[in-house]
Amino acid sequence: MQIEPDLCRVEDALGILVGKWKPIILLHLLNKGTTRFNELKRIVPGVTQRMLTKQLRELEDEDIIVRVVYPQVPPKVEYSISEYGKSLEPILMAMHEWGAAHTLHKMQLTKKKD
Amino acid sequence: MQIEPDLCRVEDALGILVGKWKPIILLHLLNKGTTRFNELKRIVPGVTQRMLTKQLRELEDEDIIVRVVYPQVPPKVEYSISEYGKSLEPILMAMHEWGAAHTLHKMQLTKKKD
DNA sequence: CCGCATCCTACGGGATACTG
DNA sequence: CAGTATCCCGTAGGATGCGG
Repeated sequence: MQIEPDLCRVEDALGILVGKWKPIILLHLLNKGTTRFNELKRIVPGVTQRMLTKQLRELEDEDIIVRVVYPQVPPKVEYSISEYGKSLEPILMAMHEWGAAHTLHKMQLTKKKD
Repeated sequence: MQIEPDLCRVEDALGILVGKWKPIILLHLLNKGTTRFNELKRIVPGVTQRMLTKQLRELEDEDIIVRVVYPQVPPKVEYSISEYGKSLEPILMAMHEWGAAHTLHKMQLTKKKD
């Protein structure tokens, strides 16, 4: 296994996932499917409209999510995971499992600092 | 599956992996085992001493890598993956596989922008 | 050989207000 | 409802130099 090509690939995936609200957005879209903007805003805890829009745009630019605008008043915009985006699920799951398995270890670490 | 607890866990893993040089450092230590500071510096392309030290310290603080100092002149410091750190391998591998599988997709995206 | 101290910059993230 | 437009701040990352 060569190092440098691997680095690039790992960083590509990382680059897409990194962003304060991206994991929760993706997790929600993966679990619950198509979601409207305001519903996402309610679900993502404490996010501002500006930030939510920004994160969604970035994911859309990467072709991870799909944005559908219904030309009506009041506006309606729906977001969903793209086929491409679905391929990220194993990574998200690997992280989820890791986090679940190591919650204990983390608690032990914080304990040391007392 | 609940959303919010999952978020935390995903972000914990993400938090550890994020850092400009962390993936390549971890990949190297996972593949090649124990490595001296200067060797890492040669291997990680374009990293400065300050940044390499910083990233290594952060990984050490998270208990992902182990730092061994040999009290001699000139100094010798060796870094290796901890047992805990090894548990990150599935995540790194998931990202690697994803990146490898989607190199094509990425090339098609850049093509669109022409 | 390994690392710290200092100083600097760019950018991710945020608060707030306005609009089709 | 679903966004932009401004202004602001902290911190990750970097350049450079000294020191045990």
